[in-house]
Amino acid sequence: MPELPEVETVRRGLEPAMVGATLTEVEARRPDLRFPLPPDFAARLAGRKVVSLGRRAKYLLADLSSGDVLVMHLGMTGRFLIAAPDGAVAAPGEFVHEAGEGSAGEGRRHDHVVFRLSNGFTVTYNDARRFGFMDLVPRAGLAASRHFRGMGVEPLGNELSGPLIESLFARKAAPLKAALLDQRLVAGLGNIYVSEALHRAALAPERPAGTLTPKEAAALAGAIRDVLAEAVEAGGSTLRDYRHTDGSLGYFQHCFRVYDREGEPCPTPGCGGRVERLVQSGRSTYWCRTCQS
DNA sequence: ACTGGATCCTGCCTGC
DNA sequence: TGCAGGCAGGATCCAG
Repeated sequence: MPELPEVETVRRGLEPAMVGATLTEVEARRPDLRFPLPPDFAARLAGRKVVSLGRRAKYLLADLSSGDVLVMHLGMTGRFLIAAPDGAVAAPGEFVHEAGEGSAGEGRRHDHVVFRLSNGFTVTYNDARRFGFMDLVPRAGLAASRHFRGMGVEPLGNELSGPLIESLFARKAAPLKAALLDQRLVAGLGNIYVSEALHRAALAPERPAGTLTPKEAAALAGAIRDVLAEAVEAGGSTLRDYRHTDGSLGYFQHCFRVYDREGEPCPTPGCGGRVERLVQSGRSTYWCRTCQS
């Protein structure tokens, strides 16, 4: 599942193929993603240059020469496949075997949007569950747009701190798990990294968010920052040249300490507990009751 | 105002 | 072997 680190890895992977290039042709094969593509989507993109490729929380932002920003969200299963001018294919941040699947842009199952670029690259958006979406927003209106209005703090930015967590969570009865998933407070964490951050901070997922002490809030801010930064680094280390498409690591699962590890020993040195699974708001949380409180 | 639950979608896994 | 059913999850909408 693409959360912030995965999106950042995808951004870095797409950068060399897209930034500075002009979109010569855009094909919207399925306009019915999570939200319908805007009218004239392809026409508003064609002929435009990609000036830069940024990220906010789990959103990718392609700044275009037209003044529009192409806003992209990967949802659950969204991924990009890059076909280099020489025909090699790769997915940034997630390496998949392409044998028998055809090359990018030639009608693979669930290929929904195809970008052809002036540098010879083809970038294809593929999304089995269609939870992802794309939108076009004038740059001047980006912050006020429906995607970003009310969005919380960027967890890898400088603002995230113990005192900020304290004030955001003050008087909240909701469990920490729910508060951390709320994109209006901190934007970019998903189900996986919430479990990971709470474990690192030694905080129980059911603790009411408003009960954090200053020390605990500082530990949580540090844990969030650390777990995301480490995952971004792990993702970066998996980015390779487009010609190398073997290796199927998936999304850095090797670095999860508790997520999807029910029944395994708690990885905290000297703890001796076991990882348990708990369902909160219909979502799995993984934690250790021995060292998290 | 806040909170939790249902919803969208499809692939994968489990159990009969 | 095949099929039904459950599960996964981000954002949004809805109900209590």
